[in-house]
Amino acid sequence: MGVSRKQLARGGGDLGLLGDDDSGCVILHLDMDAFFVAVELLTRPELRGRPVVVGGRGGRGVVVSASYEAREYGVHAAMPIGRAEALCPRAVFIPPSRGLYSAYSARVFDLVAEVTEDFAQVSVDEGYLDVSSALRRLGSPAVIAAGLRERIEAETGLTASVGVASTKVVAKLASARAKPDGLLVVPQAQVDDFLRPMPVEALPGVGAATLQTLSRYGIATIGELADAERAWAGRVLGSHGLMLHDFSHGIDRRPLRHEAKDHSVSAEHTFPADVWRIEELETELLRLADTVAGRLRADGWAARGAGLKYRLGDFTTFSRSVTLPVPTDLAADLHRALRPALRSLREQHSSGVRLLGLRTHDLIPLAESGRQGSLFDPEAAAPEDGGEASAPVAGQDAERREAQLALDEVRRRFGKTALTPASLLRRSQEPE
DNA sequence: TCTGGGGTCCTAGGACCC
DNA sequence: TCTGGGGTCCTAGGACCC
Repeated sequence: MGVSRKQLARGGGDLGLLGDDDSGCVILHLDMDAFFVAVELLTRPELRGRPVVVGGRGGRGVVVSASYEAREYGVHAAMPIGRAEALCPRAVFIPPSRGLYSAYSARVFDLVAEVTEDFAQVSVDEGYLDVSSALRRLGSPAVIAAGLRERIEAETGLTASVGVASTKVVAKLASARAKPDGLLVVPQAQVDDFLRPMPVEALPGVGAATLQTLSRYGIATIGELADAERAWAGRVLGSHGLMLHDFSHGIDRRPLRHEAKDHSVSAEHTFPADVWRIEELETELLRLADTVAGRLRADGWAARGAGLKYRLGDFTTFSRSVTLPVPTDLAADLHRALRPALRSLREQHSSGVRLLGLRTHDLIPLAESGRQGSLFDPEAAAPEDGGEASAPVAGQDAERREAQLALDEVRRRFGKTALTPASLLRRSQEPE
C-alpha cells in the first residue's frame, strides 16, 4: 500500500507543519467526518453536495450532525432544528438511525484494531491510537495514519481525519484542523506555534462557563492561557484549570485509555409539550424504568443506586437520587424507588415539566452463572452488623420473577409497541 | 432560535463513625 | 461538657463531551 506524498500533505500543507519529523508523535486521533450525515449519504448519494442535516423529532429536536454544505450556512451540532431550518431552509433533514451508525462505527474500529490493539474509542466516531508498538511493522506514524485513512475509505466509503502528535490533546486539535478528509502531523518542535493562536475554547474542557471565566481575565487565546501562571489557573478554575494550563502547553497527562469510575445507565425523554399531569409523568417514569432495566439486564448489571432528573419548562433542572434497598435490574424496583421523589418534586414545583430522566449508578456485575437470583449478593443485601437482613434473598427472588413475568405477559398480550404503561403502572403499584 | 440523549467527572455539604 | 479531626457514604448540582 503506497502512501503518496500528496495524501500526506492534505490538510496540513499550508501550515508547513507536516512532514518528515513525526518522531515521537505516536498518538493518533481519528475523527470521522460529519459521521452521521456521511453514513446517510451512502444510501442516498443523490444528496451529495447538498446541505444535509441529521437530527429531528420535530418541534424540540436539535441538530446531531450537519454536512459541510449545511455548515456554510452556520448550521452546527446541538443547534435547535428550528434555527437550522431558518438558516438553511433548503437543507434536507433526516431523522437519526442510531443502529446504522453503530454498525459502521464497528467496521471502522475493526480496521483500527488491525493497526494496533492499543486504542481507545471515545465515541461512535472518534478514538485515539498509540502506534508505538506498530512502528516496526507498519512504518512511521504519518505513514500509519495515511494508510488507516485509505483503508477506512476503501472499506466503508467514509472519510476520516487524523491528527498525529505526541499527546492526545494536540492530536485532537490537529485532527480538527485537518478536517474534512485530512491528515495533520504536529511535530513536537512546533506544538507551541500550532497551539498559541487558537481561541481558548478550542481546548477540550473549555465550555461556556470556563470560557466566560477566562474572558473575564482577558484570556482569549491558548497562548494567553499558556503565559498565565499555572498556580493562578488552579486558583481560578480548580484542578480543571491546572489541566487546561497543561493543555495550553501541549502537555496531557491523561492515559490513552482510562477506566471509567462511575459507570451508569440512563434514559431520558423530552416531552413534545410540557406535561402537567402527575399520571402522565408516572407513566413516563415507568417507560424510562423499563428501558433502563432492559439495558441493565442486557449488559449484566444490577444497580445499587437510582436517580431522577426533572426539568421544568424554563430549563431549571432538579435531581433526586436514592440508594436502593437491594441491587436491582427490574423496572418495577426502579419505578417504586423513584416514584416518591417524582411526587414530591411535582408538589414543590407547580409548573409544566419539559423532561424526565432516570439514571442508575453504582452498578455491580451480575454473577455469570445461570443461577436464578444470583443478582442478590447476600453480602450486599445483609446489614453489616449481622442483624436481620432487611430483604431476605428468597423473597427478592420471588419478587424478581414475578415482576419479570408481569412485564413479559403484558408484552405478550399487547406487543412491544403497545407497552401499555397504564397496565404496567397498575402492577407496579400493587406491592405497596 | 429556544435549547436531544447518553454519558463522565468534580465539588460541596451533611450524616455518621471512630 | 465541650471540642477535635479524619474517613466514608450519601445527595444535589454543575460543567463538559460527542
